[in-house]
Amino acid sequence: MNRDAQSKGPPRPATLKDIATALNVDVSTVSKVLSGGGISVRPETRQAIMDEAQRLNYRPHALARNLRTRRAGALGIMLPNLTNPVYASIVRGAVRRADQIGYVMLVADVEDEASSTSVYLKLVSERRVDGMIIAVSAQSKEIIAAIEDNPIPHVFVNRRARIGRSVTVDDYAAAYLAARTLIAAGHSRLAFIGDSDALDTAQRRRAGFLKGCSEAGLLPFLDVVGPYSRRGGYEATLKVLDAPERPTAIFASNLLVGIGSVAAARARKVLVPEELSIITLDAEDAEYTSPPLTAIATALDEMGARAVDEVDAIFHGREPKDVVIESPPRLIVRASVGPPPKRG
Amino acid sequence: MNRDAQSKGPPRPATLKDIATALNVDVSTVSKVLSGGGISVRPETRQAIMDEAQRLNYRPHALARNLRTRRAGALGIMLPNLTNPVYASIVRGAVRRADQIGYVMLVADVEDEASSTSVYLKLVSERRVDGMIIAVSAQSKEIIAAIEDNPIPHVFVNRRARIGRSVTVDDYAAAYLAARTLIAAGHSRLAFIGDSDALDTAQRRRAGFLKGCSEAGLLPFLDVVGPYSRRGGYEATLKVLDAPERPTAIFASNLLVGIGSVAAARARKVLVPEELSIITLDAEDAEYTSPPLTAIATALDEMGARAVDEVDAIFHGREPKDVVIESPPRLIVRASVGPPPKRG
DNA sequence: AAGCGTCAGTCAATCGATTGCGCAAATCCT
DNA sequence: AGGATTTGCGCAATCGATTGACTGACGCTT
Repeated sequence: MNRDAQSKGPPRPATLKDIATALNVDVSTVSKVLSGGGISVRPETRQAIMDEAQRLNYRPHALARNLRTRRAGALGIMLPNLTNPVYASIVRGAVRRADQIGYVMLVADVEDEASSTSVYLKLVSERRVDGMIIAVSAQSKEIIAAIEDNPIPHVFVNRRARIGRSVTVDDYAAAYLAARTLIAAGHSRLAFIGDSDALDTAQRRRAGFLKGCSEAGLLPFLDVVGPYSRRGGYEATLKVLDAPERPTAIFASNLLVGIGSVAAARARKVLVPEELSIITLDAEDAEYTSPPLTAIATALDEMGARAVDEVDAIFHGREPKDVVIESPPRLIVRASVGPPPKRG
Repeated sequence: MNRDAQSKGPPRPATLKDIATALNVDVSTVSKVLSGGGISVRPETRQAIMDEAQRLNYRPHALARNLRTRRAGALGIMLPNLTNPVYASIVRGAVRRADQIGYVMLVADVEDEASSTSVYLKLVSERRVDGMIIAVSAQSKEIIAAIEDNPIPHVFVNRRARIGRSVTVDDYAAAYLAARTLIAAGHSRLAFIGDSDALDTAQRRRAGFLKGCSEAGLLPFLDVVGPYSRRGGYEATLKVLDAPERPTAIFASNLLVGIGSVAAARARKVLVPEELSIITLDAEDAEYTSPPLTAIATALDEMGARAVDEVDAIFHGREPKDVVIESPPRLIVRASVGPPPKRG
């Protein structure tokens, strides 16, 4: 329908030149008209160009344009595991915002730190992207060196790093709210399930929770480290349940940990919330656990979206800054928090 | 460290020309040496070029190369929702395989059919990708037209479509196995929770389950349609529980549905598996429900990976074909299936 | 010594667009 | 009317690489 009738070969996509020769004008004229660049042309020439472009179904060749303009029109995002719902949400937010503001998004799910480095180099030093969003930890010397050697607009998301800026949610406030919620329900023997302090999110959550506790004069509590995974939460919860003076409430400081936590309670036939209250972070998945988890929701998708905005801003020369997502953590009351059991 | 000492400007990435002028050879020579192309050069010239490339930390500019070679070195994948673990697994498999065989992956999470079309057009007609993996349904005339108008190597994944080839797992066999499992446990009043027949996966699962039932002479059973979501599974399960002659076992023909299903049973205080058995599809998440779900695992990540292989094969001129992942569905026994309750 | 083949590279076109500069014709100003 | 300015558009370089055709020097053959 939109092909030249005479062309025999496979329908080659139209180029500026096709339009130009068809109309006996210069390709530069066509280019200037089509990309809205400041040029004065007679209305009829302009119209003819627009019409022909339409007729040939012209689309600019992104690579050619990008080569010339030194703008890839693409961003990259690196993360450790797409099947982790936390990352899935972040990526989703990022991908959608990228689309909205005219970028395409290159996603790399990287196994380990070594492949992080090679992926970073591949995307950046081959100049496929205008900026990077990094959701893997930047601990290794290698990756830091790679970033410093190949500078490009970049932010860390859900992580703070010694190098470069970051976009995070207010983990401290979220954890603080979790503590307040448990305390308000009457609990005083609390357990915190976190991750290693190598994860800065874990640090901030721990600090926020501690703050909430200490404000209520509840300094001593159980602090268990299970990695942020379902299994980690499961096993950490077993430890909590086996503790002398068993805590009556748990803050599972990550969604997966929360899911592991309920599973462990159930496996031990500990009733939630009758015998044990559990509060966790994040949401959606948490609505369909048994029982549904009371949680502190943070705006993960917004975090992804803001990361894109920040990288774009840096690309356009604005000063990099650390951003903490404004929308405050909010409590979503479901069924996993109740008053502590009578005797203790 | 790897920069020219004399250059004052910002460290501009090295180009072929930099190497060529430094060594007083032609850029074409450098290109041929570096990309291994057939050319004869003296060993010392070759070595000098390699050394200089190393010293300047030369990396080919992907866009320039791609422009010339008419190969984008990128694939695209379109899907409806990254936070759905089924898609997350598929995408993860695809992204990793793409990386292995030298592509980068452009991910688009598309809200609706209209944006599917625009995303497809953006990626394909601007020639950013060599091939597309499509995990959204191709029902709408619009998207079909877009695909036919802008042909490019593509496969549908986890979906069959009237247009183009597909990569799927053996949903029929998986569902059949689910039926056999429930029947082997002693159940005879079975419920199937599926989705609309507009989803071809739902069709095949329904057919496979039916086959398993009818082989055991169990024709009549309950067939409920909840969309493939946690909520869909939850509500469909409530309907099943309210049915006269309540079924003793449910096949939740999608992971999210399974998760919704256990949640609904718990909400109604129906014990799983004592009063109701549940079997579902897919895995990982299912391990930490309460109780853990017995499931039929299908190789979602492998499906994503194979989709990449297929697109790559088509791109290299091999004949497109439909592929069904070979690794057979396997039963993962956990805790949600038991014998039917005594009276009924 | 003329002819031929090989070696080691070079030349130049090309991929598809963008963009600063230049220039003839048209229009404006006084 | 004649110079100044504006209008409308073309020229050519450029982004960074790839690739087929070509060439000058050298060695070998007969």
